[in-house]
Amino acid sequence: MNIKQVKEKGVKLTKHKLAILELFSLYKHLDASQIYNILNNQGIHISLATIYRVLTSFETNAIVEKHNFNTEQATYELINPDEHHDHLICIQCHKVLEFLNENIEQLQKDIAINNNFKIVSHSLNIYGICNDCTS
Amino acid sequence: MNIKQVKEKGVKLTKHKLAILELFSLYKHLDASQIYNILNNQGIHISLATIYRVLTSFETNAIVEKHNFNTEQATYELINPDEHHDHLICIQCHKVLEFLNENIEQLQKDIAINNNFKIVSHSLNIYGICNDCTS
DNA sequence: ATTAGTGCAAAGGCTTTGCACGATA
DNA sequence: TATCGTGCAAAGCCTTTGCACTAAT
Repeated sequence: MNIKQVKEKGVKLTKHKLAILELFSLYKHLDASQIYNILNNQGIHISLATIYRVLTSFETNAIVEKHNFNTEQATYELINPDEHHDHLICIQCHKVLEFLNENIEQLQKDIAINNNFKIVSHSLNIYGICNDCTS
Repeated sequence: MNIKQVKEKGVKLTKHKLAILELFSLYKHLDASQIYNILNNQGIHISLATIYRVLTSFETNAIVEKHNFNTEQATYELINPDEHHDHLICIQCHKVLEFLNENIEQLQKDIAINNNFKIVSHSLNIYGICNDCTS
């Protein structure tokens, strides 16, 4: 999801929205307070209220996806319309890795069919210890 | 996880803990306020504070598992040490269906190995519309 | 001028905690 | 009696919202 694609959705882009979009291209996975801290450290004055309003608007317009990893705060990430992925989350350093597995995707579709269930979305999160934290 | 198994973990069982355990065998997936409402409707006076204390203790002792489905409240379910399963969650009636797929389990292990990642736990949630809500 | 965005402070909702009371051993 | 469990109310934390002010068109 780049700026052009966002504009095509008819979403007006303020300076704050642009700044947040830019952050996502750098950091990929962010929560509201991280956005708050990074931007304010850059000298960009923005309130948490505005950040939540932007994130909610982005979520409504399918620009970002909201994740409830096993943390207190919600984590957000840019949606790439051409690609879906799932997550490996390190429970020590909270790093988030991404992976894609077509077999799993297909198996989920089979499971839904077997249960007469219409899939709207799914989330597969694997929690554990990443390579950097193993040593 | 039955009462005997809980006792073997060295967890002392009060009346309230027993009542909550019993609820889980009936309802499988419960949040704190549901437990509160059901028990108090049964004439069992219990406070939300106690419920949260019991649930936290159960979680610490691997008696229940805490799920963050895409709802505001956490959902809890009894752990069955001999069986793991994942969830189909209806976004309309909030019913929770369970499924188990060994292929997916194995694929996750492969993914973890490929990423030098040590799995501690995982959660696979499929959100959508269940059969009852389709009509 | 009209509309949309923003900050601040307050409020909301779930969850946790301090403290005093009650139950249990 | 000493310990543990409990209720109540208050506090905590993330998130949302009301309101007045500012920026943009």
